Amino acid sequence: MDMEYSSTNDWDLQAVVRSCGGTSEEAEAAPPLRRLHDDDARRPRTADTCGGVLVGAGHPLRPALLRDLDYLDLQEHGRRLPFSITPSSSSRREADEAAPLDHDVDALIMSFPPAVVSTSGQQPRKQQQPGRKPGAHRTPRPKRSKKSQLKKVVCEVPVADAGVSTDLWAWRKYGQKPIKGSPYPRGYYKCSSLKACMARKLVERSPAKPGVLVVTYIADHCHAVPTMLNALAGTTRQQRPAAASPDDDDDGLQTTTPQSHHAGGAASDASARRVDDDSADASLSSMTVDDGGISSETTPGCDESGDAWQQVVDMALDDDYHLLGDFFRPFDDDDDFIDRFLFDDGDGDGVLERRVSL
DNA sequence: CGTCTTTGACCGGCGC
DNA sequence: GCGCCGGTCAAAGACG
Repeated sequence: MDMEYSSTNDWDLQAVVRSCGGTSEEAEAAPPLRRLHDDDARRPRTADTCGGVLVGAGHPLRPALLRDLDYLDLQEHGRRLPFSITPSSSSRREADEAAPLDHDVDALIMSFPPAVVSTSGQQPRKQQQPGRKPGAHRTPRPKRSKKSQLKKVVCEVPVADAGVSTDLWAWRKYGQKPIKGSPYPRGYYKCSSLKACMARKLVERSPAKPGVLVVTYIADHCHAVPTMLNALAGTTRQQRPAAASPDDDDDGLQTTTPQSHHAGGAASDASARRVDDDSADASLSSMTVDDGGISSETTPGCDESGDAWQQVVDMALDDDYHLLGDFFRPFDDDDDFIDRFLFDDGDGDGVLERRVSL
């Protein structure tokens, strides 16, 4: 086996895939909120955060809460948003090089504080002979042309956070490829909660920033955040560690396991624990939203649901997470703005009921 | 038993 | 048209 590839395989993508928030199709499910000033989106943005690092935040801003950013008038309130914003880019690599300029707005970079590193043990990888047999039948795939039009969200995650940073979604790795020009392979993940869900996740190390992982979300989830047992069955097992290698630890990536996680909640079953782990931390260093000016798609066959948001909100309101509180804190003096975050489904109890629309 | 990761093969887009 | 490359498939085996 190729030595370079072998060594790069050692870094734990599994630990990474739970580190960033995904995008959501629920934007279409909920009533869109009005944009305050359409022309505001054209204003130059100010980078009043500290060089891409979240200012004064004790808790991460869960990416899931940042869905539907299209609805948020970022320019109007940009000075108060707890994340920095960078110009749009059509690709991840461009995003890496992007600088805060007065470009049109279709990309966001949000920053979060670092997280605790998981320190689970690793086992020697067993020998195996995977791979498809020669001549195996392949079912025709849909044309790829559509994929270039899917919404992309690019996140930059500190490597050290990869072990515990999580999002609400369950991901399954379906491939890994060495990328030309990069010493690190790219891992390919798809949403494992629902087969019809087209959400994808690409995870790779940034060649320019060795300490940063680049997580690219493609397409949106078309279902609720998985919380039921079936949806997460088998997802809590420890990833099979790579063969012993000196590189195992140099990037800080660790296998994420229920046992190795910090206390994430009172859930007793493995699946619930997984969700709690996912919700316990989110430590993106940055996130870039790039839909290329094309609105996100709704995956056929997927039902829409607000339950995901309910769960997000429930967790956010939980004292263990304080996510929503921190998320809203910068806007406390702006009741009108807060109103735009609160969605009333008709109960009139004044509580954020289904989702947060930005 | 269901779902996971691993990883070589296969496929299609794109540049030349 | 050809080759490169990225993205996906799917078999095999591991895990809980």
